[in-house]
Amino acid sequence: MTIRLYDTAAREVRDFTPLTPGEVGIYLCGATVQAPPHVGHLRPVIAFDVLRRWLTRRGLKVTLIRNVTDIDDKVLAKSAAAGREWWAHAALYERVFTQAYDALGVIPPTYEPRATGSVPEMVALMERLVEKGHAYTTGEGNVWFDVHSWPAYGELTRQKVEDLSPEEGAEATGGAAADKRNPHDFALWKAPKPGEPESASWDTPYGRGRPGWHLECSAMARRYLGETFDIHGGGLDLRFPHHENEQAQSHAAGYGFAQRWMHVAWVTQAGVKMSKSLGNGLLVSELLKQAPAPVVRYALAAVQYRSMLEWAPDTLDEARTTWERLSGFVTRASERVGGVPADEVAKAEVPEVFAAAMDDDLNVPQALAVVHEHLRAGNTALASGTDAEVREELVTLRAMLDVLGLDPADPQWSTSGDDRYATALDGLVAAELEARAQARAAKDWATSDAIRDRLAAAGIEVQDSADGARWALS
RNA sequence: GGUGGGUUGGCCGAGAGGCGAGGCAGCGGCCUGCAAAGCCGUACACACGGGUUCGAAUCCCGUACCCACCUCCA
Repeated sequence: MTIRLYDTAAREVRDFTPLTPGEVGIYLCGATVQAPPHVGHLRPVIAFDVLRRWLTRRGLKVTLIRNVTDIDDKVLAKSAAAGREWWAHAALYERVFTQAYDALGVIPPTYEPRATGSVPEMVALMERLVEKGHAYTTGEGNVWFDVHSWPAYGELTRQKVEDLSPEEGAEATGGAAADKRNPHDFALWKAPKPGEPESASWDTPYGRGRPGWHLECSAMARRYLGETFDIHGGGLDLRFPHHENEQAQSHAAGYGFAQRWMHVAWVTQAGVKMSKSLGNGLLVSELLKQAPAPVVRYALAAVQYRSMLEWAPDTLDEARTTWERLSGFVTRASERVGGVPADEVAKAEVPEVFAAAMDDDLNVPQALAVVHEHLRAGNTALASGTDAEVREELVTLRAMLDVLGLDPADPQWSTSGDDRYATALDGLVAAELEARAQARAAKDWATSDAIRDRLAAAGIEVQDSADGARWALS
């Protein structure tokens, strides 16, 4: 049972062997907190959450570091436009992202460092690169990584510096980019631009300024995971230039850095990448109004992470149907055989085919086929099996779903806080169902159906069964 | 121009030389007073053109179309 994972650098699936037996260090590029998240932002986070859960179940101790980029050009620009301090802007959206992650059942990272919390580490790394001749400054306060000083530059994504698009946007780094030696040199440190707040720059041996985007990840990965660590990941679009640059500067500084790169594909609509600039980004806040959180999570988790995930018109409805089947079984089975303690679920064996699918580069779709088999078996057991059979399917199913972060019985999904409402509602509905049961016993179908219609109108669905009726919100 | 990915049934989505993943929707049935839920069964596929092979959706050659990165992007 070897875990096999795709490696972007090698462009193939390879056996995964942790550097330290029994332990895995993962660095995941988190969000630039400048605006609220759309579904696309969630995909890598959920994919890595599943990875983490699977590695954990395989007995590995996972350290997951996911950073927050709380200072960069966009944070400064957007905060200025919004009329608030950049740090207030960053903190605001950091909270929004965190709420979205929490809502979707993402296990919080082991640690979540902010870029601004690692400035000394970044400066130290920068100095090291300057000393080794891989970075330079021209006195204007910008510090550049010298791409030509590092022959391996481009190895992660097989780019050759001379092949990169020639008329690239030197302007992206501002007019001051004139002090670059080569148009593809990238910023380690940026001099403050006119009008930028004093609080957005730090003193360094090269003058005041603020971090370039790539430097923070190299510095924080080293700080929390060490010079060499197991897995580095993020969205596909980060491969180049971000990850390429991270690797170049870390290697050039003499660090082993990531042993493996994993990249998560887009969420698309009509085949086109969802992105803010195209205006086709579906905000998480909107989706959570359309469907319960686990339904959204199911929709995002159900596709293998390296495949584009097409967000079709009925994606959410389909996910909802499946989720209701799953949670419906778990509810009915638990009513019959009693709840299963969480730690029993955590320790339960997962079917071998399921494990094989997960070991094979997290083939969730294939794993879900096994889930569906057991769902059917569970429902059949519920109809005509023994309690022991029902319980076995219940445990197995919950264990598999737990790997995906989709265990319906996880208290995580119980609608927030106050269950006095639920209790009160249950009492009222129970009275209605009792009245309906009496009408049915008297074969008074008109009354019986009227009660059912009344409940339906209130958003309550009645399900009859041999041992009485149950209800659920529709 | 450079680099990478894709094209599977109405829709989503695995697979990867022979035994037709799975889901949703559809259709037929069982159950039900009727529904719902659940169960059983079932039609519909591998962009196109060549080739290799006893056999190709899977390998090779070619063509078309789509997407992405090379500037900020999950």
